[in-house]
Amino acid sequence: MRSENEPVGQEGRSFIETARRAQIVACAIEVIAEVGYAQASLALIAKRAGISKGVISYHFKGKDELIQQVVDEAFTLGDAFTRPRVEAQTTAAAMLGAYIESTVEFYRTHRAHMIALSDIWSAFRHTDGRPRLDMSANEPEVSSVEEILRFGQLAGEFREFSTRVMAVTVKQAVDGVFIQLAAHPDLDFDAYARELVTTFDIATRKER
Amino acid sequence: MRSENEPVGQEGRSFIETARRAQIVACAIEVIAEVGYAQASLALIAKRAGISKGVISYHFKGKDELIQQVVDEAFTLGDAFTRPRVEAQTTAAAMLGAYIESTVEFYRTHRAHMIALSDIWSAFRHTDGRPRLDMSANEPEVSSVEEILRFGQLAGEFREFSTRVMAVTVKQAVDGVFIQLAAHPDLDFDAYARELVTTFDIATRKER
DNA sequence: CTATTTTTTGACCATGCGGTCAGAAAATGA
DNA sequence: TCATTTTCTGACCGCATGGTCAAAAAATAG
Repeated sequence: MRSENEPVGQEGRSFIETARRAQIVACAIEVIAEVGYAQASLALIAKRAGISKGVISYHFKGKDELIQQVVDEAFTLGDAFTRPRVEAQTTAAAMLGAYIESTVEFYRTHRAHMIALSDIWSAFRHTDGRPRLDMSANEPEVSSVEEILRFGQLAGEFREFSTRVMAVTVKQAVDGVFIQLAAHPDLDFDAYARELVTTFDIATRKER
Repeated sequence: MRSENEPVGQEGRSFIETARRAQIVACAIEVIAEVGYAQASLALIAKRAGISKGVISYHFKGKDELIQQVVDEAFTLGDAFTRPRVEAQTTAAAMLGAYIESTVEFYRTHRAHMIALSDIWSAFRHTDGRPRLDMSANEPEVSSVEEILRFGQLAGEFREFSTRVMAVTVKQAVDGVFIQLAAHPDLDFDAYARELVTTFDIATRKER
């Protein structure tokens, strides 16, 4: 039996183990996105994968580890997508714009991941009821936005404002795409992103 | 047995029934806010109220009706608080500011309600897994913001932008208070609200 | 081919859930 | 006071869940 988070000892994971874990995580994302975390039982995920329920327990310590993998994958993919696009910019305004546009773009191309993530966010709890994912899980992303904002103020590009409040607001604005997405599946992501970029450009810049 | 949503026939609800329903709803809000919707069993809610579990089934058709009552109360209270404050304003800018400030103020004074509501929002599902509260439940509030924005554009106060995107962004910005709230329980709501008011004033106004 | 290890199966378990119900207790009314 | 209705209790039910396990099957190695 494997099922450790880190492959122990010399050997890594077997080929089968790696493939199964990836398959199970992928199926978990699909199922959670479709029926919600609360309804996404191990039995249902196993059925989707065409395997027996016990296989999940064999490859993962428990449901918790599986869900954590789903979360990790979403964050890792998202960061890998947006970070280089932001870092390619030179001005703070361009960085902020790139952050907004690339994040929205990521949401568009990874709907299932993000729907699953947002559902897990509020439903994934410790046994005593405390949330497993709270504000601190969001912190890195908010902080990276805040960094851009501070840089902009220092460089004289941006006016004075609370970088904290503005960072949270930007993050929330980008997340707001979902609200529209649920109601209008054919939402024009590009147009939406452009509106946001313009709005926050105006809201942050110094010029009068 | 009562347990209809509307009191049927001539008679309304008895004194006891009214009091019990209110008590149970209040306890449900507390428990959900503390341990989350998923952990908030009827048994736990009953225990909090100091009554037997069967009493809840006696006064409510089922858990669904109870949760719906919680949701209704939160919306009703919120609307009753913000609406008059917005309608007291004359300019669109003032209305938008009043909306932001009064909503944040409501959140501050009704933390348990709002925490419970946001948790229910994502966990409250039909038996087949479809969300019971989707974007459409938020629509009235977003629409009322959109109305303010359209009025501002018509009156020449506001620049051109998608009223839809801006309305959703404002709503999300206000909701963002929670993210801070979880990490900083001693958050300065007033300062936060003032930052938002300034930001969206700049983001929407026409003057150059 | 045979022996050993890895992987999978499907039945099984304990737990906690929402909901039900017969009967006790309390309130009400004549 | 006594009869009737309302309200409440606590045991109980069926069900779905996450998790376990002995044994079968498949892969791997000698």
